[in-house]
Amino acid sequence: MTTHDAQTPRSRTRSHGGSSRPTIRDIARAAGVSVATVSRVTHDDPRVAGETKDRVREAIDRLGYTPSSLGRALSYQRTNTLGIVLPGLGGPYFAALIEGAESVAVERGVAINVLGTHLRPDAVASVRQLAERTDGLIIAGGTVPDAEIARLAAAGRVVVVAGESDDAPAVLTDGRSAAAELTRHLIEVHGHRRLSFVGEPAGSPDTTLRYEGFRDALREARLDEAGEPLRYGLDVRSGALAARQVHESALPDALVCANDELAIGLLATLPGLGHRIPQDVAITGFDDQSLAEIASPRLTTVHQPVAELGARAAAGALGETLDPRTVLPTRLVIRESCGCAADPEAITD
Amino acid sequence: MTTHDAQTPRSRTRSHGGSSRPTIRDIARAAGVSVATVSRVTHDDPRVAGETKDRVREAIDRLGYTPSSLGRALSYQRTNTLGIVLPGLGGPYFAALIEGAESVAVERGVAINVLGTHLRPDAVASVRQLAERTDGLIIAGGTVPDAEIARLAAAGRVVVVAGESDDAPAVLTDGRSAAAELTRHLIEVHGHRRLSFVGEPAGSPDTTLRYEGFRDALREARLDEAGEPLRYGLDVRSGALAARQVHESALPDALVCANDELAIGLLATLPGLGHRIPQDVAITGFDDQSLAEIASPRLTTVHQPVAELGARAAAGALGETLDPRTVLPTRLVIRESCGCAADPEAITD
DNA sequence: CTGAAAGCGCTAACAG
DNA sequence: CTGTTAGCGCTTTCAG
Repeated sequence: MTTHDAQTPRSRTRSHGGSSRPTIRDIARAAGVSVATVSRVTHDDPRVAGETKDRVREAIDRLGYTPSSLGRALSYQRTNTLGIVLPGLGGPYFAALIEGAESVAVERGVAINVLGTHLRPDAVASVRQLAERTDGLIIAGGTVPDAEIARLAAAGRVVVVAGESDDAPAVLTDGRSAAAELTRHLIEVHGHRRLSFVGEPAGSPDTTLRYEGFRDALREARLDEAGEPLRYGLDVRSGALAARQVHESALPDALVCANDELAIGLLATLPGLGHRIPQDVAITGFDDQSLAEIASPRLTTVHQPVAELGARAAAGALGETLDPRTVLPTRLVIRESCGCAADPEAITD
Repeated sequence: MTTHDAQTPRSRTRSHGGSSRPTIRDIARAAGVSVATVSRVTHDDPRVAGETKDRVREAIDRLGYTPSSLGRALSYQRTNTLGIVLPGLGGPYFAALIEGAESVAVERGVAINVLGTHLRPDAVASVRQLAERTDGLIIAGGTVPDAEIARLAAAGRVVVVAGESDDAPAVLTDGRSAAAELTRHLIEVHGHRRLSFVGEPAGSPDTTLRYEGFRDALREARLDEAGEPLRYGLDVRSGALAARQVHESALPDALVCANDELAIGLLATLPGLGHRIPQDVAITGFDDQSLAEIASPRLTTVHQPVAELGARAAAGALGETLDPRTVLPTRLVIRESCGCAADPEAITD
């Protein structure tokens, strides 16, 4: 009954009655203590006495109070939240990345906040917003202009994942070497000579690297690309589209796809168009998602530790010091879509 | 120069020097105006004069100031953020749901905040946290206990998507009828008698409904289920597992799968085990993701307006009034995995 | 062991 | 047209 009816300049009707959540002040009043005491109780501060503590606890339970994380954030200058910026949420790749980050976030008690830019032009604004609401930021390569990354990195903790940056530590894989190794397999083991790349390098650093690796291998073997890359998106549907294009022009010996989903699209569509895989054309993927193993023929691809990428990045974004460039190992996974014989152990019949 | 050096009780070293972001006060000082004026400028308040405005603008640009959304949120009592609670982020279904919600969020200028509960036991705490940081909440059916939904709904705007609730408006499809219709097709058109359901009803309201619809149709036709449901998860990999189980026991006439991914897993694995689809066994999916059309044979399934579900839910969570129960229409999509002949128009050769 | 009060960044009513 | 100031919900120093 200290501060009561005498309406204050901007008397906010709310102190009593609204269905709004109770504040620390409501609890203090109900328990007959000061807000400081309530705050202490919510923090298990040992300095608050048994009887008082019980009274406060009771009031908290009765009114259903939970401290506002907004208020806390403002006071702490820390939000206990990790932000992740991705091009989109579709597909298993990003899901895995998020899960990796989540695993470390959970054990540190921080919430996660994902933003899909979808190549929207106003994405930068959203990213800035996100940056403010988080203690750290994971940014997927290609989603945010370099200048903006520099700006964000200057203001807070940011780490780039699956990409490079001069301004922030990056965690990535060596997609270029991996793609080269994969392509070499196609050339050296299977003797393919006419190879095409499927994927759109522009805008995706990952795809660019893979395309470069592909070309590295061709160059080593003194081979020419069988035409321009087939510029398609990274999803299954695009793969199906690519299949039609391939079908309508000359079929190369092998198609090196920018990721598994694209490869699956080809894999599923080409047979219906009369082309056998791998006899008529070999196909490879990249990432080693679960689809790769399910497909038939099973997909030869490159395994990437995607969840691990996410986890490392999260740790970094949350304060662990990171090398400017952490590169995680990939592994070539040979299955049958390249023309290799089925691993006898795979036929578990 | 009003409030100056006289160190305040708790002189926070920061006002000058830290690499921290500038605050509204820094701008005010730099431009020689009051914070109110700065605030007005950031709001394009017409009341601020040309010359002053320019000075403030200049300071803002020079120091790289952006208003803290945390501070704003606290003052506005509104965060301009929409929360979405899902079981997980994997799979095209949730990606589509999010995109639907995103589309309406974007046009209203609100940020989106996704939380994957992953069936974690402490998920409730995360959800509460999220609730505080958002103006509205979209909750996927089965992710949060009913009691908690009631609690959240009492405190703020929440809408349940792909599920039901007594305490919050729901937007959903009639999965039960759709599943029944699909199953009837299998029975009446193809004459199948021994049908099994693939999916785990427990924990997923969606799956439960589909299973019930499946049984409704069997009952109408006076048929018995060909054994218990095959309890598997909703992803492709689980489908592959289910395929082995089916293979090792007796093959039914048809397998009605809880979603497309599961069906694709079966579809891709069964042929390798020596079973032709649809000759030896018919398979159907649910959702009509892009994979359904790519698969071979193409998947007979039920189309759901997933993005639309997300969009409606978002509108509701953002303040639009919603019926207690909005049910969106589904559509049976007949392709070849059920045994129907290929639509001639599909062979675009 | 507890309370008063300043301050986190911002907005808006009110006064000038 | 501009400044002062209380207040949003919370934490924490400093007194008592």
